[in-house]
Amino acid sequence: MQIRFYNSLTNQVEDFTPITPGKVKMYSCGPTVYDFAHIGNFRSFLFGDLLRRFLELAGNEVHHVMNITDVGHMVEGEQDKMEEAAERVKVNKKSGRLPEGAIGDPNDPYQIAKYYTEAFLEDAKRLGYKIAYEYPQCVPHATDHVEGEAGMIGMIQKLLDKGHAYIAKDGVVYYSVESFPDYGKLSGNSLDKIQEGAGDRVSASDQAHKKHPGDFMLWKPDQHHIMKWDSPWGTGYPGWHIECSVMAKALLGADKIDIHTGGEDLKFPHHECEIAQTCGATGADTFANFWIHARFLFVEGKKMSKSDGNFYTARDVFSGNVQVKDESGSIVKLGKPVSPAVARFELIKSHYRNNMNFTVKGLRDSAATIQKLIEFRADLEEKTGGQAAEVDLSHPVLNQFASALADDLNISDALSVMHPWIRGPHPDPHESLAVWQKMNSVLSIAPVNEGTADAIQEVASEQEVATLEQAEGWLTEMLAAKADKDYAASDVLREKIIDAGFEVQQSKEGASIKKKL
RNA sequence: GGCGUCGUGGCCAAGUGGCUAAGGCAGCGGAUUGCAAAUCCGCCAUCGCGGGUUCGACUCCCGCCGACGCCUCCA
Repeated sequence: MQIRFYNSLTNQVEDFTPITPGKVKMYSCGPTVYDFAHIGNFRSFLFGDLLRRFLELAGNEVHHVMNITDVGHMVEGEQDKMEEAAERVKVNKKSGRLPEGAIGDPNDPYQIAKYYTEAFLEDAKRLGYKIAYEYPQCVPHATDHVEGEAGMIGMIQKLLDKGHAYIAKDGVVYYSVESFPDYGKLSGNSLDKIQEGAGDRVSASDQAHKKHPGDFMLWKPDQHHIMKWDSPWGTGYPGWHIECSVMAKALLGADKIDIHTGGEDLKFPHHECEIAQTCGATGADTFANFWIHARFLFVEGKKMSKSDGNFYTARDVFSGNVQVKDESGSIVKLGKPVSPAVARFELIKSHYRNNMNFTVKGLRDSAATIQKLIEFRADLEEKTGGQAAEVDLSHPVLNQFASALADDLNISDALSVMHPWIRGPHPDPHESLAVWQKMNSVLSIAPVNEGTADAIQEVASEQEVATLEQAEGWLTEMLAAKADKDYAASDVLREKIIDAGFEVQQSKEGASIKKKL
């Protein structure tokens, strides 16, 4: 099975072959931990997860690394992100939006970062993001990689030694883009085409001391910054791009890696700068062979933004705090909790190179699909006692499924193999269970995280258990009423069960209730 | 202005130079049901617009229209 991916470096679909056969080294740009991660972040992260899980299904050993950005890099207005976060945290604590005692001292950036890192990992685990289970060994913190020869300071020194960086009059260490002929190769922005300040985000004072407007900061001496480290260029903090170059090299143990992923917005400048830094420092001709970018997520057809009221964190979705305008234009809240499996499926079910549209309707569709899959799986489990046969990719259905994914991660095509197969027939449930487990090792939706050592269990709360018991009681009463042909009473009871969030399923084999997702 | 991605049924979304244009959701018809739900069976598109290449294009080329992203905080 030839694997092919769209490579942003060449803007075409190319055959993928790992540098070392059977072993894939991949790096994903991870979250900043000054706030809860939103579903757009997770769309990008879960794309990386899908990629990784597919490569594993295809027989590769995947070494996946993703960073946690916890350095409070500068933002406009001379305020750093940790300072900004500190103020937000204080407000949220006051208003009760953050749990009591969540962050003891909001003025301590390490406490803020720790809190949001834990929140991120928790969300990521619930969404079946495999790498979250590999914390901390594959999920490094930027703040742990500032110092030392193998750290950011070491790489900056190397760049200075090799003439790729210079110290400007204001003491800031800049990367000289003119020293790196390939700068612009990834984004297609050649130096003469980069319109200075076209994005309107560059302040004149920052530009004053650069040799070229495209030069970017590697180290900024600044005593006032909250997070600061001593360096040969003064106490201060590192530039944004350097952390990924350093951590990829340090944790993956190679100058050249197979795959680097991130959101499409990171292509320029972030990834362009990473390439310049890594290749400049190591002398290697490439950093990653494949650069793969996920497109943005939209919510109800629009770019997610706080002011449009369509900005959701993962936890907003889990709790059902998601709203939509109905036909008359009034706002309707979804209001009911969304299972992590449903959220995951919603976020992975469309191709990574398309803008995916996150909608309440989509969420409902996904819930129906997950419900079906859970029942399908439960049925196989029951028939087999959980004993799966041995299957590999030569199995025709699995082969089609994997081949679809091998074609630039064509998830839609893979799902179009899955759906009719689920519908049956399944003469050998042991074999079907095995096939499903393989499929689910990639999809990770029923259940979430099948195949990982410590798959997270969605534990039902006491209240949920109580509700279930009550509903089961109603079901018994309902069946009794039906037996007495008291249909009015039976219908009332059925309504009660449905209102409690269950589905009543009746067939020749009997009646049962299922929690409705 | 520069660099890219994209435009397929009510919605989501694959795909191919020519065989019946996947799959899912919704809808419709039927089976089942006390009535429903779930389930099962069946039905449901000529591919943004205009040219060109070709025996033949939705698929290749050109133009146009439209959507979206990036161009130094952003997944």
